[in-house]
Amino acid sequence: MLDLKLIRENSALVKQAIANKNEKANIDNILELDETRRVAQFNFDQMKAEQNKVSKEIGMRKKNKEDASDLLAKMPEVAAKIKELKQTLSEADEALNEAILWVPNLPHESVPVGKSEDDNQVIRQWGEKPSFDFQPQDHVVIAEKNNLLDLERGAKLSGSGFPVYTATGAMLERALINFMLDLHITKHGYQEMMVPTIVNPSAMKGTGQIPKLKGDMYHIEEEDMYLIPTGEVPLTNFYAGEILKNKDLPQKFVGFTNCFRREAGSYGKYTRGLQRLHQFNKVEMVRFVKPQDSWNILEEMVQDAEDVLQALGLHYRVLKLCTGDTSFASAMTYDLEVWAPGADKYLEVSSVSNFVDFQARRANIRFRNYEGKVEFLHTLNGSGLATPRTIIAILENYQNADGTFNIPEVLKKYIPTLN
RNA sequence: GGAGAGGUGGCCGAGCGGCUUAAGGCGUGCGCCUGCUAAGCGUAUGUAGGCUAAUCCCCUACCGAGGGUUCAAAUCCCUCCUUCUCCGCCA
Repeated sequence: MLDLKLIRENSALVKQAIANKNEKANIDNILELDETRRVAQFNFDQMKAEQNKVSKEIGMRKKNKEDASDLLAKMPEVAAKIKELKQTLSEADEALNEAILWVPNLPHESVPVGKSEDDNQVIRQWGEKPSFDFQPQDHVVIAEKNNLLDLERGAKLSGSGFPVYTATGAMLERALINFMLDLHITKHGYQEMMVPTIVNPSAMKGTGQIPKLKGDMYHIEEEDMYLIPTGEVPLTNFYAGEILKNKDLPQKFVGFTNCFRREAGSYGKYTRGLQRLHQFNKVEMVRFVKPQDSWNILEEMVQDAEDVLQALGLHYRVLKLCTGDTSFASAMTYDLEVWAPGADKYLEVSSVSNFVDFQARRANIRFRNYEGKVEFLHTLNGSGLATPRTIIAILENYQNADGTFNIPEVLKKYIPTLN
């Protein structure tokens, strides 16, 4: 969330930023709620100070065996008044806290203003589109010919969007996950984490999925818990509510998790094969850094994700998202899009974001700086990578005329039947 | 799921209705002293909100979370979360 002081003192700027992000948070309402809350706080503090003073006096008199009945007589009224003020205060608090959760992060000033994905900027490309002397097939066809997927039986078990990876398909998926984890651990220095896939509402609030994206997630009613839409949630909330030591920063986590998304309302979008799933696998990178470092780290993380695609030999491009396409909690986001010759388009396989102190404020993650003062830290995350579309790209880029495909060199040692 | 014992400041740990503005210790910062080091002495040392020129003072909240009793709650009562031990169930 945003600093209330910032909203108070720069409301025009905040309003403009919200408009640029295609969001609709009501800043005037928040300013009113803030004012109401501060008045309530003031009234409560005053009355409470009075009560503390008199209560102390009563204690003194009783200790000295003096009569305190005159004070005692008027105190129930004060206590009742305090109860009332406390109620008013907590209502004001609640209203403000609820409202501010709907305010998105401010986009960084360098983020291009734009309405939709059409306004995103291509920053750079790597490699080039492969050429084929035959008509390249789409990944579903290749998967079928090589017994890699069983989408129908997945649908039988769960529904559409829940693929079964079969035989070499399963091994390829596992190989890819292990390869990516190993790369980030050994080459980029991340610490591996294995985290829960089901989290509580407070974690979801911490990273910004709640309240805005509540409907996009699977909810377990019995326990009031959520299936994570991304490893970002448990990894970032790992330090929720804590004050880290200066020497504990920076920290870099990488973790493999299943991800679950309801994808409600995405009917009509391109969903063939592995393109858009309810359950998929992802290796996620999360960083906790000092505020002054986060913009450099963002660039570094994009490179970490790019390394995966480069090692796999897949042509891709890097996009800087415009304000309208930058997610609720992010200040700046780069997307990596890999080329899929069968589908004849670029597919998003990674999203790398700097949240600055937005998530840290929500999740209350702070650190003691070198002066010993407590400060919110900055969080970043990036996919490194999501597997389904990476698999699509591998199959389609490495396909042969006879319908078979080659395994990228770096994955071979992870496939048991090849060793 | 059942029974019992806990959850206090950076850490250990006392307190179990008002003398706690949370004892004491450890750690840490600063100062003094000591011709090094160690020890010693003094002093400071939480987070958040308000007030303010101010990281001074002052006021308020916070002793796992939320309610309640009381003039007054770390302390009493209730609910929940969580840790440990034992039992049950179980991959």
